[in-house]
Amino acid sequence: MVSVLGYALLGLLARAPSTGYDLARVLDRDLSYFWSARHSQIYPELARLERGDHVRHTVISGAGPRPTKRYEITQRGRDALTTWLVSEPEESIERNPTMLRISSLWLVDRAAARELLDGVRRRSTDRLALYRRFAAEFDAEPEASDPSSPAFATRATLEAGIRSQQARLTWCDWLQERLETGGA
Amino acid sequence: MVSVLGYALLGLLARAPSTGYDLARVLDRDLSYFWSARHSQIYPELARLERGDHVRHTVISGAGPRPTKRYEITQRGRDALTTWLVSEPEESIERNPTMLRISSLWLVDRAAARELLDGVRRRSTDRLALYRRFAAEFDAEPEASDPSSPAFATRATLEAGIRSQQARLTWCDWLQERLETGGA
DNA sequence: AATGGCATGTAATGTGTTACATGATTCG
DNA sequence: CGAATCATGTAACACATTACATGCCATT
Repeated sequence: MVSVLGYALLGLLARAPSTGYDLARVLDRDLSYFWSARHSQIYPELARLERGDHVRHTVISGAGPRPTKRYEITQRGRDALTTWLVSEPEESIERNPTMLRISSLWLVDRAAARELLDGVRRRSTDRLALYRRFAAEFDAEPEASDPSSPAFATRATLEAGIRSQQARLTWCDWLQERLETGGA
Repeated sequence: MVSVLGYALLGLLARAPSTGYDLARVLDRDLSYFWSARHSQIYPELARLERGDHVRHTVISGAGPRPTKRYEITQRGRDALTTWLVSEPEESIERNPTMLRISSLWLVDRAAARELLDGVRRRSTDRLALYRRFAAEFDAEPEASDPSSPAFATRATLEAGIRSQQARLTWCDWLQERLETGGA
């Protein structure tokens, strides 16, 4: 049995063999927009995956007091990953602290509500700009339009991020309008 | 120190006094679209909130082997909640298994990709319909347009859900198009 | 009288974060 | 030679889910 984190690691290893350190870097930077993990979680998970014959490692030369391990995905790992891709989705447990705040918006006065909303808008604007910069980089490269290229998949997740932030921004406008004109 | 779950409970108790059982029901049904918790997490959290003087309980008559407790928010709890509302947001750790799958979409053939995408679209469509039904109910009631009413805040979170699902659906179309016309 | 919902709690386990620990290599 | 980065691991703690445990009350 492979955990969701396990599939995240397999997905990255399907793109390129990596050290645990590499994976931690990617999961804490690039991929962090829809999944994240610290190295303290990654190293044990790699060991588990190796016990299940989903990955294997070879020791390479490198820094550090311990041997540096280069992990690669096995055929069994690749099979497990592609099976999972089209399997029934785990019901995603949404945990959205922003919406949790909004659900108590009725408690505060108009000024505080506007302040909260401005914060949401600001962060959404920044995030959107970031995604757009990334997307522009991908669009400059031809692989991004080849469905069998990793760049294609990354570009697709970026597009989802862009559209999601755009939707949130128009929602901010909608709510602002309703706050200003609202009764009482 | 109050946890995010603590604020979720305070937010519900600010709307109406409830038993832990009530809160569990709401958190597992209505509120589950942006937060969730089981009763095994809620009962200890209520005890913690009571130790911090954020809620208090009175024993009421009811079913069960143990005394039934009706919790209500205290002034201190209300203050903590409204302070949190406009405080710096915790950087939300996104965990989106769907996008994680999409990021490995390049591994599978066009048929499997289409299948995955159809699943995403189907679930999004269902969710959108559900949100719209809820929203229509709120729109029939006048309190939903009063910013100081709980219904206003709930209606706002519903709108965010609606727009987010709409954005995901147009993203599905975008990706489908790209998959069909894509190179290689 | 049986079933289902109300109602509260604990235990065990799984998942994720923070902190502790170590030291080699590379670049300035 | 000093600082930053590479690199791997464990320990302690926090947060969350599943399973265990109990038994009253209302409806059929």
